[in-house]
Amino acid sequence: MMFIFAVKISDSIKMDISLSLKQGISKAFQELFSHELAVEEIALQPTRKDFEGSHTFVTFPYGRISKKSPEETGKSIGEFLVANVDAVAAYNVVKGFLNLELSDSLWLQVLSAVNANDKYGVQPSNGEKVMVEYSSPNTNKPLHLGHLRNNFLGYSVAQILDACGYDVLKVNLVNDRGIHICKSMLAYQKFGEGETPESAGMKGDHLIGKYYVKFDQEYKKEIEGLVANGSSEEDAKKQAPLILEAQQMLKNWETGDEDTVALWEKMNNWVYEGFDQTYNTMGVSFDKMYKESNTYLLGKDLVDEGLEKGIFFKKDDNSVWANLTEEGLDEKLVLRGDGTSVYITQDMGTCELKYADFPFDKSVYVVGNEQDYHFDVLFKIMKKLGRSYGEGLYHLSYGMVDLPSGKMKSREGTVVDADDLMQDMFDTAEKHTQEKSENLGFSEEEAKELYRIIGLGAIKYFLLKVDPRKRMLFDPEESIELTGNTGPFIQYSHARISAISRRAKELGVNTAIDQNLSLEDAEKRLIVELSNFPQKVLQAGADYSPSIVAQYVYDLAKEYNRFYGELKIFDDDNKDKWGFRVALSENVGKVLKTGMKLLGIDVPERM
RNA sequence: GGUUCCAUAGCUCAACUGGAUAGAGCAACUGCCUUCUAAGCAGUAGGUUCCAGGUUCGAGUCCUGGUGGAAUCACCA
Repeated sequence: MMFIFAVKISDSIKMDISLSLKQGISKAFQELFSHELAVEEIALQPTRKDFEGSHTFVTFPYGRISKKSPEETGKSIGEFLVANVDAVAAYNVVKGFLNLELSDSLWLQVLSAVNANDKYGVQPSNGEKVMVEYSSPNTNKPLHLGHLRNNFLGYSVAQILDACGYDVLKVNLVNDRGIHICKSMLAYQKFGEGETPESAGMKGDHLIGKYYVKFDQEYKKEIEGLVANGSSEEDAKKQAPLILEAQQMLKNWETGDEDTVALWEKMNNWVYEGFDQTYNTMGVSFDKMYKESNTYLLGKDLVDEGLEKGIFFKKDDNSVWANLTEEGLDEKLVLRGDGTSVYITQDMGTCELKYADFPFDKSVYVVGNEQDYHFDVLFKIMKKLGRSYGEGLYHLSYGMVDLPSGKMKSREGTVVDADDLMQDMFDTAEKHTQEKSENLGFSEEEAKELYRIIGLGAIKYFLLKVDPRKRMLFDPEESIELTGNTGPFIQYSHARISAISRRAKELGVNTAIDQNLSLEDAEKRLIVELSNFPQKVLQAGADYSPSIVAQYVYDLAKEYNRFYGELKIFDDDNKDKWGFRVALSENVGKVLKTGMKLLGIDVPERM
């Protein structure tokens, strides 16, 4: 009795193949061992590179069922699959590992399927909405290295979720009010002498940052003075005239004092102009902006609702608290005794506002891990309030970026400024490109654009290749590298493929994929790698982790370069393979381009 | 002190969620440009996966206890 399983190749190639194999294995258990093993229970893993094959089935756990050693179990299943599944060409067994080698014609079908799909790796709409909040800067200082990680992550996650089939809305919640803004405003008022970004020749955000620093310096002087006159340090911090003035300014702002609001608007607009420029350079964008000056009063109705529902309780001083002891947390203040809101009050309100604006299935907050506790509390409260969307709230908590010298401290001037850093990367890319590729025949403008693409690719890839959850080290020397596991390496691979494409056109190569070829190892491995792409994207989406895409794209580029070095594409002794190899190259190029786009990185046609 | 997270080659990071001999890059060393872009390729060397137990066919991965580091525990945001 024979069971022939034909593998049907659709867009989710990898799934199709492994499903067929699993069905075959299930059948094998039935026929050989009279045992029902459900397809869902069967796990396949990729074969390690040092062994023959592409799919591996581990037989250790099944000795009891087969009544045979792991090796014997593997052999009999392998035998069965070769006989009954047409895609399985051969097998080998090493200890308890059954490695399956699929036929060349199957891999050629796979390549054809990839080739036929312009949007390979991109899923059709799944009908779900997801909001991604990222960036969320304060308007009192320019963006720095930490913001770069945040922005690149947020943007990339949004791209990845979009490719996973979600309807994505990117939002930025700007912290444009509060005591820190007043500090910059006050210092400007006192020491600014009417300076403007134009007169100072500075970007607006940098100018405001200058006054934020100025405030801190003057404030420190006052504290020292007070301490010298006998105050305790603690008292001095509270009583220094500057801080009192800043606090008064905040009150004036809240009561809508005209002059204060006018100054606030003027300075914030300078900052926004500066930010726009930086975002533009970074290549990130938003679909919607929220400003805390509009949302900071929200959330009080939710406090009332919580009181009614008995989720919150009042203390003697009239302050309102959430009791989260049942959830393993503490009590948390949600409204001050004087009725004013705290951070979490407005976040509750903003959460509700976001849902009203865009009824999401998921809402992602890209915020550093120093706020883990805050979001834990926020999400638990929203769930307690019975919000249907509560389960979809997710804090993408990323680790801090350290410098070799340690932690970045804005007050100690050890921050790496975002604008400066990106400019450095462009300069390095320029220098390096001029040394490397003499004559690409670029106009000055094109050359500049190339430096931008390469420099930005380097810094983005550097920050995205690491698992977002992990704290990472930013070594300026290393980040500026353009060889090895870097963005430019992948961009270079793409440019190489473009060169192949151009050459193929010159030669008039027919790129139809001949289904009867026999494949070299390097060719097969490349196709196997290509077949993994859609699943990697889905996994990156499920884990909110661009690093999975970064790692994949690097592996693919590396595999391609091995192929490129090992085999000649326009090989005169092998003319029947020209079309296939060009098609293979172009599909690798296509996937590299798509993958890099998911990271927010462009790829050049030449470099 | 409580809670949470982290510890893998000299350095920076992986390891498909419990599978084979733990992999890449950088740094070091050896080869490869008259051949499709050498920002590349091939190779050498580098490991007690922080320590001690446990769970099982099998542990870098899971559980317990240590050690070291980070974050947080505000009527700041």
